[in-house]
Amino acid sequence: MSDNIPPSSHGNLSTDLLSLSQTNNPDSPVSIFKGLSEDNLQNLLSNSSVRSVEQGREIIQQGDEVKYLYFIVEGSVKTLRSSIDGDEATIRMLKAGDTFMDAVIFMGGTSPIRATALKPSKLLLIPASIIRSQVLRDGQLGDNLLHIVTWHYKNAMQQIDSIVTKTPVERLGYYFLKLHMEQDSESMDINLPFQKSMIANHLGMKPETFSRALKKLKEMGIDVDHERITMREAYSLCHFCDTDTAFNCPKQGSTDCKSGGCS
Amino acid sequence: MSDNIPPSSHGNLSTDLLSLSQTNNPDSPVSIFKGLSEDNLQNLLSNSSVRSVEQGREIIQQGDEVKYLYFIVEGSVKTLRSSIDGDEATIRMLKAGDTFMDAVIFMGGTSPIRATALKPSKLLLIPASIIRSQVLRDGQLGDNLLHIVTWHYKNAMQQIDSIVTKTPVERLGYYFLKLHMEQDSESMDINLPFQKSMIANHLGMKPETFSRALKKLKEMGIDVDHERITMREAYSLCHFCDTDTAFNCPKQGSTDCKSGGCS
DNA sequence: GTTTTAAATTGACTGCGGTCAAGACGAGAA
DNA sequence: TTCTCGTCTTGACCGCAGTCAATTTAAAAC
Repeated sequence: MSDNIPPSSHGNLSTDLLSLSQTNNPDSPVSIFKGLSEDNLQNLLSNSSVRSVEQGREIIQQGDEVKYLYFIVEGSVKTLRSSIDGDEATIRMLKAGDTFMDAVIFMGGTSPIRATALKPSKLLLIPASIIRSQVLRDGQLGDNLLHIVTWHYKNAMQQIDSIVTKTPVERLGYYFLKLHMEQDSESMDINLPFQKSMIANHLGMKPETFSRALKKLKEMGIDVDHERITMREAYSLCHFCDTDTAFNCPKQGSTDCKSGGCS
Repeated sequence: MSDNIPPSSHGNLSTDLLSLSQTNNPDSPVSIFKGLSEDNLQNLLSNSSVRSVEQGREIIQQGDEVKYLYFIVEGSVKTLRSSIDGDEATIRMLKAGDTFMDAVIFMGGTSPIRATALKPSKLLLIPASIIRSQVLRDGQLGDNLLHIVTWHYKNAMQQIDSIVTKTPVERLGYYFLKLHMEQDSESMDINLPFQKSMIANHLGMKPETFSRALKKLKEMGIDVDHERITMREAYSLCHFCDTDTAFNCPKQGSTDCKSGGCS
C-alpha cells in the first residue's frame, strides 16, 4: 500500500478556493464549498492542508485506506481501476477545481480506485473524518456532496452505455461533443485537455483504434490537428448527441438541432 | 414522455419498511430510513404513497422529469439506458428493499435513465421535493443518501472496469462471485435472481456469448442448471476475485484464499 | 544544429464476440 | 398427451477492434 504522505505546508486560501469553484457551465458539478456558512467552511479549511505532488505520482492505490477528500488546486489527476495483469480502466480525468475521493470516503472499506497525478499538481487535503462528521450536522455540505457524487454517477452511467452500445467512432464523437459544450459552445474549436492515449483508455479503446476513429471523424467534417479539434460545420457533432446531453445544449430546440434529440 | 401515474393508495407501513431495510451483508447499501428521527421519518412517510405496477411496465423514461424517489416494497425493477436504435445498457437490477431514482433527483435536469418493472411490483413513492428539502436540515438523511449513492457509484465503476478489462467469462465469474457473497457465503449453490438474457445485458454481452461463457465455466468446476449454480469446489470462484471484493470475503486471509487478492 | 525519447499513426494479421439461423428445452394451456 | 410460445443453446460465418510491428512525427535533451 502506498505511503499517503502526510501533508506538509498549510495555506489560508478560502477565497481562492471559492473562486476556483465558480463555473458557468450547467453540465458540471457544484463546488463542495458552495453555500457553506462561514463557521462550517472554516471548520473544513482549518483542518485541511496543502500538498504538492509531482507528475506521475501515485496519490492513492486500490486497497488503500482513504484518509482525505482531495480538492485539486492546480494540475490534473486521473482516477482509474487496474487489474492484476496491468490493464487499466480510466474512471475520471480531473482538472483544477475538481474533487476526488469525495465518493469513496462514504463507500466504506478501502479504496476501489487508484489516483495518479497527470501533471505536477497542488492538492488540498480535507480529512475524511472531518467531512463525515460535518455531514451529519451540516445539511448544506451533504447537499453539495450529493450533487457532486450523483454527477459522477451520471457520468459513469453514460460511460457504461457508451462502451456497451456505441462504436468507437460514436464514443469519440460523443466525447468531443461534451468537450465542446464544456469549453465554449460558440467556438468551432475544441482543445484536447489530455493526451490521446489517456482519452482512448477513458473511452474503453486502444490508442490505435483512437487514431482510426479520428480518421473517420475527419471524413465527417471534424479535423484534428494535434490537440486542436476544428469543426468544419457548427453542427458536425450534433450527430452524436443524446437526450440528456441535448437538455443542456443551447442549440437544442433550434431549427438546426434536428429531431428533438439532435438527430 | 411517460405519464408518471399519480399515486393511488396510501399505507401506513413504517415498521414494514424498516424491517425490509435490514441487511446483514456488509457489501450492500444502508437503508434510506436508517437512524432517522421519528419526526423526520414521519415527514417522509406521511408525504409518500404506494403504487402498484404490472410486469413490463415503464416506470420512468429517459427525459422524464423525476418527481419521486422510489422504494421497492416488493417485486423487482431494472434501470437502464437505451439508445435511439434500441440498444440497451442495463445499469442496475433491483430487488425489494432497494431504492432507485435516489441519485437522479440530485443530478439536475431530466432523468438520464429508464426504469421498468421486471415483475409485478409495489413501490413506495417519496416526493423528490420532500427529499431535497429535508436533506438540507436532516444530516442523517443526507448521510444515508450519500452511502447509497456512493455504493451505486462503486458498482458502476466496477461495471466499467469489468467491461473494459475483462473477458466475458471473467465478467460472468465475477458476477457469480458477488452473487455468492450476497446470498450465502457458506452454501455451494447460488441462485440466479434474474433471467439470463437480463444478466447478459447487464454484463455487456449478448445472450449467445453468455451461454458460451457458461460452458467455459462448467469446464472450470461451476455447473449451471437453469437458475441454479453449483460450485464443485468451495474456491472455484476465488479465481475471479479482486482487491475490493476480497475485502468483504470471509475466506480472505485464510490459507485457501490464494495470494492475498484471492489469487 | 543533432540526438534521444515518447507519442501518434499506419499497415497487416488475427481472434473474439456479434450476427443470423436453426435447434433444444421447458412451462403452460387445452 | 400434444401444441405453442418463449428462453436458452448451439453452430457457422463474418466484421470489427485488438495485437504486433514498422514508421512518422513531435518534443525534449544536449
